[in-house]
Amino acid sequence: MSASPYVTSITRQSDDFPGWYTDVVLKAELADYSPVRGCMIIRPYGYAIWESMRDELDRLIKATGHKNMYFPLFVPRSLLLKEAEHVEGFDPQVAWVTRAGGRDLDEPLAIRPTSEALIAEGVKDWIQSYRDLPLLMNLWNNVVRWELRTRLFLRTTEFLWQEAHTFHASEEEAAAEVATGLECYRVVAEEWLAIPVISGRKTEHEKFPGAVYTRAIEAMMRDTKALQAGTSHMLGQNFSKAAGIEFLDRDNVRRAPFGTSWGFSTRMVGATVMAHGDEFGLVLPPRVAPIQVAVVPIFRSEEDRVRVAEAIDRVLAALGEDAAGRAVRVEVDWRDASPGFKFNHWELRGVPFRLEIGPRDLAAGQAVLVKRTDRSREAVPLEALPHTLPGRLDAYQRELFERALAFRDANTRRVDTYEAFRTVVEEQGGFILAPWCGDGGCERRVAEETGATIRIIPDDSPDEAAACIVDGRPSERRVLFARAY
RNA sequence: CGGGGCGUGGCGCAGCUUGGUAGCGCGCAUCGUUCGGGACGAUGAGGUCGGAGGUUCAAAUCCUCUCGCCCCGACCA
Repeated sequence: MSASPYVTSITRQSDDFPGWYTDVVLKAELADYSPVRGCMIIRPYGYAIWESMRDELDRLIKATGHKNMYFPLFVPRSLLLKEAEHVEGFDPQVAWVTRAGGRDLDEPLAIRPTSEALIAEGVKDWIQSYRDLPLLMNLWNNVVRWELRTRLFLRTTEFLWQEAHTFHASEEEAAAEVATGLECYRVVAEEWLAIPVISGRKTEHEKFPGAVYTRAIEAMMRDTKALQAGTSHMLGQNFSKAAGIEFLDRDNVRRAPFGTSWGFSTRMVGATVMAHGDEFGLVLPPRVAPIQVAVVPIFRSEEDRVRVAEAIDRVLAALGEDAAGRAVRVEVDWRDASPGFKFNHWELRGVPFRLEIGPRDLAAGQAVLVKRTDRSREAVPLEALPHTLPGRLDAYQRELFERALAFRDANTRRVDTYEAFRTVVEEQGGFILAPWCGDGGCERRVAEETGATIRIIPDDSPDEAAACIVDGRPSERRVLFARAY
């Protein structure tokens, strides 16, 4: 396949997954490289996918009582230094502004890698009483983290995301909030991106710097590697105390509020590509697909062109809204190119359905509907299209999720010895559920020797007494190991 | 930071060993013929060969320095 004559040919997914990913992102026009190392230009098609998931997540966040607001891009050095573990964790990744206005600044300004420090300082005066709590804020912005190795969408120096920040009077309430955030992410991942996720807790080593604990959702890509798809942090009183935030509680005692923060980024565009894509390119879940149906008119004569156009117009008019009031996103491809070219064009871009309408179809009062995933073709009467398409899109959405779930299950294995563990990691990959004693040394040894890390301690992992695969000490439950992005 | 590779129209490359004033495919533009799985022909636009310095009558090509990118390693929430 390396000698394919077409410019839009892509690396085979089965030969070289990372090469395939880069090809798809570039050639499906999701994004492009930028003049700045490690940064990317998000193109309209890629941005539209981001907007779909962003809009849904924004609805969920607002529905759970949070309000959007904005904090500045710059964090004064002194603020970033206040929470010791936080600054230590982020230090190598922070970009600094040291000069502005033609002279060196008295105090360097960090370009936010995340906003916890700035927010804790900013809300200090807003929280005086337990009546001011909970304080539920959400920010849509960009952050910068200086990365050594970058990948389009998956790990870029600058990325777009949402960061929620909340403050609560009790630890219990904050813990519930951590769960609320994670649930928003699960809904977007599973119901919109059709990516099944496993929720759980990060190990001490993998948690957010400055957090008491971190919860996350973890997904499997089509190369069986893991990708962290969203994190939610219990900050406890760490940032509150560092910033000196206190409120007067019901019992007239001054207390530091409990904080949480949670984030979801443009990385999920990359996750969607890697969770569903195939040898022909992107496969998009209908709910976030910028175009759900690509119409390819087929004609030779001008007379046919007019007749096809009229038929398409009638279908489009009827498709505007179905009985449930849902519009179907349709693009009619009138470009002066051959039908075959257009077929490949829209398949590369992952459009769920293609609709071919030509003279033969008009004679039969039908159109040919082709499904992206298996390229199956079906003749559908023109008058049936408006009411059949929404249901087919819903079914397609469910099929993608079921397919991804089956793939994940087929690549998840239970292992009880280190020998078996190493064999599975090397020869099969995927998710591995294995006993772990909870010791950081064992965790580190596995990472160094196999490249697999503890992705998560799953919430639904049942109590199960066993021996840690590394040192044989008692393990209470299985944890999820995998090689990860 | 260590090892290796690469910078030539938008993209992918040849040319460099053996200096002689830049070429191919795709893409792009116009016109015509085409159109149910990546059409074809004709014409045309587009490049100070990553940058600086040097050798030479003459440098994409040889020499020196420099910048950038990719891969491997190291480092990583």
